[in-house]
Amino acid sequence: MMNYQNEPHGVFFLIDNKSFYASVEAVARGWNPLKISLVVMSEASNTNGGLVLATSPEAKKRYHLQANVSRAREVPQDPQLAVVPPRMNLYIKRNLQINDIFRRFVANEDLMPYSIDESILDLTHSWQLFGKSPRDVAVRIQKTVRRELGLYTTVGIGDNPVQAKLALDLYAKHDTDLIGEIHYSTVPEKIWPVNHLTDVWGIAHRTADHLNRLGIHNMYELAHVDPYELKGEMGLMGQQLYAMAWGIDRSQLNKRRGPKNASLGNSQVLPRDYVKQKEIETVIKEVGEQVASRLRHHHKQAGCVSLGIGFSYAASEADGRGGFHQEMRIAPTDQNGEIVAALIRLFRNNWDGQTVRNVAVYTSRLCASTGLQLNFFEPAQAQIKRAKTDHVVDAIRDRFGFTRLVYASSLQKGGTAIERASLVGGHNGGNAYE
DNA sequence: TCTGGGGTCCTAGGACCC
DNA sequence: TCTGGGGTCCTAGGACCC
Repeated sequence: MMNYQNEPHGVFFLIDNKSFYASVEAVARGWNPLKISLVVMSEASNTNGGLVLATSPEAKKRYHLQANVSRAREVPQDPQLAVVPPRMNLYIKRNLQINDIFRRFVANEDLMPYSIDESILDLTHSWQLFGKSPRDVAVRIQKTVRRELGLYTTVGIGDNPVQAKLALDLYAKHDTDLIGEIHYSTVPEKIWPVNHLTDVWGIAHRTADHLNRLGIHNMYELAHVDPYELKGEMGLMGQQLYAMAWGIDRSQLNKRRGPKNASLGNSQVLPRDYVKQKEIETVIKEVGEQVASRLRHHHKQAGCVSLGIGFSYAASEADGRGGFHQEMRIAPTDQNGEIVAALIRLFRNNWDGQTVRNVAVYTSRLCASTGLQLNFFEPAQAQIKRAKTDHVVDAIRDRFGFTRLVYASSLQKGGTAIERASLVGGHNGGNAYE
């Protein structure tokens, strides 16, 4: 038996929103998010007829639409099924409101937004203020969000973050109260019976295959391998997987601030195959300029630029690879010209005439640029306040990648910027103020 | 799954330095 | 110039998440 005595014991919640985009759209129309059949479908020109971004629980049940990301062609034509366009800006606004509610229950430093619809709350020091048990507090948070925003939230509770995450994914989503709990004392009954390794956070197809090859097919078997052998076979990943099978998580959330290697970039699937060098370079330039302007907006400079080029299917087959991805160190900069020059160099050094369908530009090794520049024409307080507000939105958008703040424009043939200017994360931004 | 988009983290080999 | 060893930096590539 594992001795958990020296493991960190706390009260952690992982809270997410049930079918977030679909629920926000349902509420905006005055419908109950759990009862209405609704899908949110992006119809950006490169989605090949439409991409389903979110499906309400009822629609999943009635039309057997399981995967969240599916294609328009899989969506039945039925007047009972509402099909609505996305409004990314509205979802960002709701996310901020939900986190504001969470801050009534935890100090700011004990709240960690994890994605557009998930947050981690460390209630170790505050839960007793709000209920007789952590579960009580979870119910109270759920009721508050439901009452004020109309949205249903799902809560995973654990003694540490990974237990909370597994409780959310494995149990809360299927529980009538939308609450799941895992504790050190319940690891054998809650984690080990998991038979599909890919149900577990952090294990996808490749890792599951790898584990299968080692004779590990479920969480019980993972928990009972020799951890040293697993480490030898899979390195750090093996250690982490073994720890997870025992519900162990030594990450100190409040002690780590920000990611180790921040990066920022944009990518897009082109609406058609691009053949001409000039046209491809026009897109690279546009995307590069978007990324550069985002850097400036965030007061960051990049010390590394990377270019990813995906070939068309035909070109991939002929070439034997799907494309290429190259990066390059540069002197830290946020200037269009320097970033685009590096990208074009990467492109010309690696491109050999292949037809292109996908362009990705990323920057990394980000470092702080200048501080806030105050102008002379406005009261300083107002400027600082605005900068702070921007910063909050930035932090959210940065973290979740829903930024498309500066709208490059181009009349060059092949350009996609104009068409994409109003998109957020490649999808319709809509209006935040419904 | 004939192309969504934005991220983070880990590994491994080569170059280079002392 | 037929195996030194330890360390850092750089880049490519893989894997996974929401």
